[in-house]
Amino acid sequence: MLRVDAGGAVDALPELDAGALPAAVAALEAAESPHWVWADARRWYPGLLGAGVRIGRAHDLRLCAAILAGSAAAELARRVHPPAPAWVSAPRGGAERVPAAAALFELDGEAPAERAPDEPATAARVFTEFGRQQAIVRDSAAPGALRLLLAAESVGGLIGVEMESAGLPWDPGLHERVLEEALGPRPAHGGKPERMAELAAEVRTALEQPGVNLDSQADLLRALQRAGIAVATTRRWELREHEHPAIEPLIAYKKLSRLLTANGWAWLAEWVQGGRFRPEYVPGGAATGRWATNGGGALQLPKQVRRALVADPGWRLVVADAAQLEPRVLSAIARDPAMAAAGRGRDFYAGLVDRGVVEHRDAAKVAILGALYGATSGESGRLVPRLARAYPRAMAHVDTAAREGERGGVVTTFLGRSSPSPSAGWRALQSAASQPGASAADERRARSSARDWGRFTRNFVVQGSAAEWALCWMGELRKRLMAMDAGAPSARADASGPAFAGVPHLVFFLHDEIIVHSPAELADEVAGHVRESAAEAGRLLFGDFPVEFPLDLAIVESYDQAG
DNA sequence: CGTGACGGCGCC
DNA sequence: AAAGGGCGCCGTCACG
Repeated sequence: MLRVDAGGAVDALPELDAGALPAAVAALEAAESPHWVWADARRWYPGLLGAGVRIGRAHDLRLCAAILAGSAAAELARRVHPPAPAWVSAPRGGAERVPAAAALFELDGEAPAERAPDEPATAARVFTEFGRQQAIVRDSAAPGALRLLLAAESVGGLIGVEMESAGLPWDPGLHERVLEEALGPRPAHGGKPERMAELAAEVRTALEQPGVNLDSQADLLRALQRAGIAVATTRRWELREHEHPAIEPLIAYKKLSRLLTANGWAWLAEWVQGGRFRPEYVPGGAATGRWATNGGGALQLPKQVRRALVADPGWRLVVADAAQLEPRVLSAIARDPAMAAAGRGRDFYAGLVDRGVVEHRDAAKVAILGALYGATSGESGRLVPRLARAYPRAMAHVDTAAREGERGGVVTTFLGRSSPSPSAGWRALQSAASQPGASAADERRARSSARDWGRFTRNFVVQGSAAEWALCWMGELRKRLMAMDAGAPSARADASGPAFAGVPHLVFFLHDEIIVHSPAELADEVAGHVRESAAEAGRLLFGDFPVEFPLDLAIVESYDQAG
């Protein structure tokens, strides 16, 4: 770990054994709130939190290297400031040389096997890489935006570790009640839950095929077709189109099967301990900058089981989501004042109806989603042209991104995260189709894959910029919540660990939604900070452009009471 | 036995 | 003619 003091001087924390580190960090944090620099929050921060030590700011070299390696705004600066050899993996099979962030961090104490004898020590290499990243930002085409992006990404790295450490308060008894109400009593080892077995029997009887295995897609599809149900897949939406006594119990069976396999008793046993659900968050895990998770399916918690997400006694959940975040972000990044005005002081979709762009709120939603995702058919495709007439700048913005993708180019978010280049296979398909004598089938395939990639880049600029807004929102909120720490009351939530006992803290983040676990008497104050942070994030990104980011916010004891 | 592709479906 | 973005995880199935 390095620390940067108020004057910008960088030095290394002396080598300390793991036991002495937290106290040393805590003392420096209290004395001077340094800007820490580390290779990877995941490597250092869990141990600090376990010892009750939180830090304010840390530059995360791993997350920032990934952004800078791809950002179009840093393309020239990257050539001027190439990675030090130790950051670059050996060429493999003629592949291009790529920054090997992971390799550096393995050297950070764990896997010295591949380290050359003359390589500098870890602290010096962290120092070198930090300097390189600063130089790239300074010499980039957008230093201000990139600086903000790297700061936001880094704070995301802190928050991800903090949320895993604190855990999401989860009541296993309530979860079991949900399971028993839906599935029946917990089956003995290996057995099917009662309700599922009953439904399966109904389906087999209705199909007159006693041997069919409903869990086998191939078997089930054949059985449906033999029974005269003309389906090409076993997807729910397609099944729903057909009239047959087997359909209703089959859909019910699939619903229960999903609950059992994804969030059933096995999930509970594996993921909930001591009243906390602790998934591993992966900030920046998606190409667009959205987060991912490893294990537990934390970003796909079905509404059905959200009853089990409950605050500790004496605590509350402050649940907030940004209403219609993506169209608002689009209006801002495209600087479309008319579109921004539709969302000011009101529900964005209602704004579209008021302005006569579409007739109903539902139509507004479908039209907007169509514009963001590149729909061209169906109701959505029919409505998009109306949107284009009302908000030409916004539509031009996403259309330009789509065209860039269709020709194999890269697009970039508001703060400077760039999309990946299409694969070699994609490019080969395009160039094959452009050769004289290419078959009609090749041309069709190439056009189709070009449009696929265009839809990706169209969505990328909006989804990625929205992810940046959300990071800024959370970062600002975290800062405010940490400042509340000083006056923390006596109410504790010890299951959250020593770093979070008694103080409000983030416990969940889902793209445009956050949950803060807070002592009940502080919940109103927390809610104020959540709202002010959203406004602050808007100003930080878009200055005085008149776009608003209203929240749906609720202070509840149980997640299912929100929204 | 493990691995990877696929269908399907949960969330935004 | 068809034309919806991003994920993770489950079970099944083919394969080595």
